[in-house]
Amino acid sequence: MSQRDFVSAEEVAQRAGVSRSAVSRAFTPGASVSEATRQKVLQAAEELGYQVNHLARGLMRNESGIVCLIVSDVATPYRSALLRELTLQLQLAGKVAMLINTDRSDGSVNTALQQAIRYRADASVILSGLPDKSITQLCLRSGQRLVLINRDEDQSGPLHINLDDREAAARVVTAFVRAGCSRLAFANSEAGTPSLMAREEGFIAAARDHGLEVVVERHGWTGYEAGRVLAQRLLTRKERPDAVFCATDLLACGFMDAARHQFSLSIPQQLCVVGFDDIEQASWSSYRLTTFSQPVAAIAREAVTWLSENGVVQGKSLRLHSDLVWRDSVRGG
Amino acid sequence: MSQRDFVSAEEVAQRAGVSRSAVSRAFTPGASVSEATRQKVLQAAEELGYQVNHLARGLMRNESGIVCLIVSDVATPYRSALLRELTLQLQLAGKVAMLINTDRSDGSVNTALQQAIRYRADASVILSGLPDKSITQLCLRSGQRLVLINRDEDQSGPLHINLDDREAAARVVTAFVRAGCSRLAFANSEAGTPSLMAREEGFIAAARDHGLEVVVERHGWTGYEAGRVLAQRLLTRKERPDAVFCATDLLACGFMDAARHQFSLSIPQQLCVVGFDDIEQASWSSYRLTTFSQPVAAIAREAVTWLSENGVVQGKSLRLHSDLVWRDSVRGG
DNA sequence: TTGTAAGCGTTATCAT
DNA sequence: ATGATAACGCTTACAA
Repeated sequence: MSQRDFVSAEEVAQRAGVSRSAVSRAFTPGASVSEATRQKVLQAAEELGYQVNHLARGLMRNESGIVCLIVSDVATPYRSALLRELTLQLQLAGKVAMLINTDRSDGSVNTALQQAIRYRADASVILSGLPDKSITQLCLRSGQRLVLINRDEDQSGPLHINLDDREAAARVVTAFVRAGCSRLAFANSEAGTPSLMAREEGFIAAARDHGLEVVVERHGWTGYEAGRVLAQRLLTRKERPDAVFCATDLLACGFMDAARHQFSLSIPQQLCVVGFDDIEQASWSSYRLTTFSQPVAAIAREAVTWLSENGVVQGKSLRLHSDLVWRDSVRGG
Repeated sequence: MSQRDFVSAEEVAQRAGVSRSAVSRAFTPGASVSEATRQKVLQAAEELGYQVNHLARGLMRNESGIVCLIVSDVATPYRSALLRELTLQLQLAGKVAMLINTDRSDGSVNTALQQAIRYRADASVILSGLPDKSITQLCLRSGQRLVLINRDEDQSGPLHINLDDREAAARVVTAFVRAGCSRLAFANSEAGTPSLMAREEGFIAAARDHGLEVVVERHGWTGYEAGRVLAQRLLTRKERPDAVFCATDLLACGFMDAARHQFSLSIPQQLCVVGFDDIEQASWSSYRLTTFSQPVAAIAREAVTWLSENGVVQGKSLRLHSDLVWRDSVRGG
């Protein structure tokens, strides 16, 4: 190992001419130190470049200040946007984010959670995948808090944050009907996550209420390429859909591009499209996609305030509202 | 604080009927334990859900296993892609990433670095901004390794990873000339980071070698919107450019959208465009942008292998090659 | 191979 | 308000 030699409270104490406990107190808000010693300590610390060792502090306080963010596909627009908000809010709350990248398997979520335990993270936030109940129980039992975002599962203990996917889907049907569409389609991936499936089911149910059938197609992972493939499948049917709800914006972008450049369809004249997430690209003038906003800031805020609460905390379930942001991919906004 | 009670090595030792050091050894690769006790310990640990406390281990070993990733604008395509590779490679190397989100100020980089010191991170990787030399010196002096990506500054000690921005820019000039373009423009942001400026200067210099002048315009932050504004400025000149090199793909996307939808220019017939980064969107069929690939995987690999090296390590400077990936935004690929 | 004991850098308790 | 002293959960000599 390389030569590691961080400056310790001991050294600061010597330089300041006080005891090491004085140093500790100087860095503990609300501790009883006279302003005089406090200043001496702070100055000595400044000169030496001292920073409190949070590993040791965490050991003592039984609180590491670490919050573990468990997520797959970090490079995806929606995920990275959520990540930004989360890290931002965490920092504001005086916590620090530990980022663990999982693949799409649940097994990798389990090992991620174990890593969180090893570093004695105060909490873990799970953005993708679903861990085994045995592991989540272990976390909870150990006093680690858990936040599950958009993964529905009804365990008690964690904080669950979800959107009103079903209701949102119903609003899409209304919009399509109002635009005069009648051949509805739903473009989904094969990921099968709770929120994705909720959108699908909600869409089908609401369509049925209007006496409409919907053609469902699923393919691959929830990305741009899958959107293109889905367009291929749906737009070559003899009864070509005139309105498609894509489970995410990324799918919608791929779908729109294929529809326009391969099938020479004009949107929204010949085809209405709605997405979900309101990623940045949805607002780009090549897309101008009508879509649902993910309230990422609100999600992050709820998560961080919950896991910053003192004392023993109750698990609860939050359902946040997603706004339909109207742009130009549906007729008659 | 909530009730935190993680299971400790002590408890495992009792259940397995061995000493606590035996437990420690069972979890230390290469330690001298008999297979028999090892199994006893492992089983007891399994049953109790024991995980080694890395806070305490880090304290003893003087090595936390934490690597701090310091970055602004995480939600940006290029940044998040680099982040993905970095976290991936780090995990493969048995390290864990701590993510600190900075704003664009150098001050926030400084505080981020202090946070890295507090958690006794083995290393820090800086993707954005530039810390004060006093802080980097403190890190180095403390034995914390530093990796600076695309921020050039010639300090000795850290690992510097840069691209061949200048040479890349020269290749763009060649491509433009070959396409029969003569009114060259460079679209940049006002961020003024070393790599951005290197592209600008390299482009101007290479153009001059061909006896060509280039119009330079700079605006705002390096994003889509800035690209639109830059298009506004450059495409309304009486001598309208017929080729523009955008400092990043995000700028290029905005530029292309404005060029096509506002100025009704067709690309590449009336206007050639080249970007930089090869973000995912560059390959989308609405753009098909000719651009330079950021070798994110290679960058991450170099960074991680360097900071995983044992012993005292030398700072060094790496210059990686960026390939020109030809798509359809320049005539005659 | 195994157990005992010392030490890592903190904070918290307890006198003073 | 301040300084000694005992934890915290681990690793690692040092003995056995």
